[in-house]
Amino acid sequence: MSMDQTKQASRPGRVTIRTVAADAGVSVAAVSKVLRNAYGVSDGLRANVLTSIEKLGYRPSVAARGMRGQTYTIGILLVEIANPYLPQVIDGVNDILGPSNYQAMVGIGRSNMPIEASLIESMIDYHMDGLILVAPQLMGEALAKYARQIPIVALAHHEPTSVDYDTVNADDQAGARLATQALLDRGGKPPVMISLSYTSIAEANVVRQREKGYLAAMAEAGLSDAARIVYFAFPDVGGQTTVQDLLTGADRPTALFCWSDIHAVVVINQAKAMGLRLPQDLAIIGYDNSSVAALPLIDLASIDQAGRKQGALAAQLLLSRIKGRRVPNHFLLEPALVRRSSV
Amino acid sequence: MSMDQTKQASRPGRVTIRTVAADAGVSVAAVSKVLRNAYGVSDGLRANVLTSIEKLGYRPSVAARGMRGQTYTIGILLVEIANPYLPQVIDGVNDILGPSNYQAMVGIGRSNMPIEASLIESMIDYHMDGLILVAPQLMGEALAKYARQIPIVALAHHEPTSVDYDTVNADDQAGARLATQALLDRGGKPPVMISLSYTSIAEANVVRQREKGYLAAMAEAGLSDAARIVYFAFPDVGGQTTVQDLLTGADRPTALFCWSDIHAVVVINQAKAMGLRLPQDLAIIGYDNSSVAALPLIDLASIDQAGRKQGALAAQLLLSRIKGRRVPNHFLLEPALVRRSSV
DNA sequence: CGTTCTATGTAGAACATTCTACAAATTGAT
DNA sequence: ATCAATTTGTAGAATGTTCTACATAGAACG
Repeated sequence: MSMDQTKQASRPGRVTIRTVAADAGVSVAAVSKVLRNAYGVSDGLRANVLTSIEKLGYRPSVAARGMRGQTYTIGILLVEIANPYLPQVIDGVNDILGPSNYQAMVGIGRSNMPIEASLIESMIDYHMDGLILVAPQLMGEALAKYARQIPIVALAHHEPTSVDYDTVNADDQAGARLATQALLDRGGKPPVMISLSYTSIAEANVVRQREKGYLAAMAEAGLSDAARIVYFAFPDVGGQTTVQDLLTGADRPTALFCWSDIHAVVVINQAKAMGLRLPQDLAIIGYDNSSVAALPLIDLASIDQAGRKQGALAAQLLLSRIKGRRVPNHFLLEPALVRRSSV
Repeated sequence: MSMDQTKQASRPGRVTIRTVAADAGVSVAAVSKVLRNAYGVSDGLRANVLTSIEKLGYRPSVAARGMRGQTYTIGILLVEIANPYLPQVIDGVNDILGPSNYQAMVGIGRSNMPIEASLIESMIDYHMDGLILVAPQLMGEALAKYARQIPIVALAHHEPTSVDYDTVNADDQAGARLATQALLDRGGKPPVMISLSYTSIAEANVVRQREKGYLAAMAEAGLSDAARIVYFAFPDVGGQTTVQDLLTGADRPTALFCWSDIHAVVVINQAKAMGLRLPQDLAIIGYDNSSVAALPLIDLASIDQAGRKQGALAAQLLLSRIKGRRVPNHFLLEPALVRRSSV
């Protein structure tokens, strides 16, 4: 048992794997094995090393780990941060990561493709073990290129044929259909959809999928010609004007399907401010079943897409991919309509 | 110019600083100098190296960088993710970080002190260059201990006497005073405060500071005995019951000051559902001046605390601390009351 | 022309881990 | 006992940067 490796850590403050090895009277390699739960460690040695680690308050350097092995960190990329659906997803991911020895770091894309790409590259440069991308704007080959460098699971992103990364989604077309049909069943004028104005027209986008679902439901009802989609951005005060115009027109609709609860709340406000009664004068269904929808005065019917479950599923898929799985997995969960007084 | 250093990167895929050096026909050290804008590089060499970097699509490994020098990454720790005030702060931070060559990574504390501590430790293990902690639960010596290992700026955290880290705050006591006085000026029964139920009773906590401001304003008006604070959690459906009880009681208040707009929205909903008119029957002032407050039907008066400005300021302070500043800096911004129809 | 400066570039140690290859010790089988 | 197999531990290369110390070549100066 030669101890010559003990060449005193340079900065007196920092406790490294060397300090631990010296303290425990074993080799650096032995400590590393204990840390990684690797094969070939006796119970005595393990206990020994763990005692020293505890005593010295040693914490392995993620940076150094990243250079050779794993970092035990996964990156979560969010399109933006304001949507109330996202906390649910994060909670789901943490449900799975908590018991594991993995940590999550979050990057915020700010709905901007270059920023998004740069964040993904940063996460790769960090040697993170894998990424969960939530509603990314990147897609197709651009995404596949990254996925060949690092395990990726895309959430709220419809590309069920991708071979290099997994996807987890609620069936947004089905959700939109559900909402549209519920509105059609009430009778009255044909429902109008309120959607998000966006730059990308990608099929993979959840908003686009919801529009498809709406159009499909309208077509099935023989109302293709009456289908109408109105767009505005979020957050955007101008949106209120758009809504006002829509509700003041002669052909004022009696039913609205909103791509998201956040838009629906704006609409409800505008409608009530104009003295319209819900649901008699105007029926509304939102999307995400977020906490605002449940508020008594809002009491907004909404499509529940189990964000937390999606997050958990994505985390599980990512971990299995990190463990070596190569075959792609694509999940499509069934959304459900939560009925409330707005419909 | 010996080229013996060119020992072919092991994995054919990865482009390292070696690959670049070989391609440009210079030493590894030279490339490193160019990357860091270090002294002693001719224009010719710089151009040469930059061309190769561009051509090969080289990106430095943050992990490797972290082992010796800087990572050019700062960590942002958020208490939780649901509060609409947080996106503002993030935007502010990014306003400053964008033009610099720094990246931000976010950790989400989930209002849980052990998770928070573990995230901070992770960020240190990552060799991040500095941290911005938003409304952390940790404080005092526990925080100072970390601050001696890594530059820290605490935001929405009142410890103006700390010497190891900077703080940036809006003056929450002043904000609460402003709100309380505005409610007192209206006459009617003495205003009640709606606050957040929390585990920590720390003075540093912004909510606690707002309570202090409320109590101070009441005392100044000679109404100390009438001061009353009602608590509920977020997100919490039970909160609605609490509010209902408050508004049904015989001593139903006519004015409410809410620690946050998110609580205020719950209260407004309950009040309107009960048929109360705002502001005739009940005046309400919230906090944060978030986007919901501006919605026509809500139209909630609120205390604006310039979250974006706070974020930007915190980022500037952190960068200067990273550059070597040691003397602590403590900023206290003035909040302002935004009047709307709810008051 | 020598000498000193300055500008430019290079070699190679250092950083804190992982992990392969191997040595030593122990166990098991005959 | 002897040999093979297994278990336990170690040495040291490898990872991709930064950065100190140094080498070299001109320029400036007397």
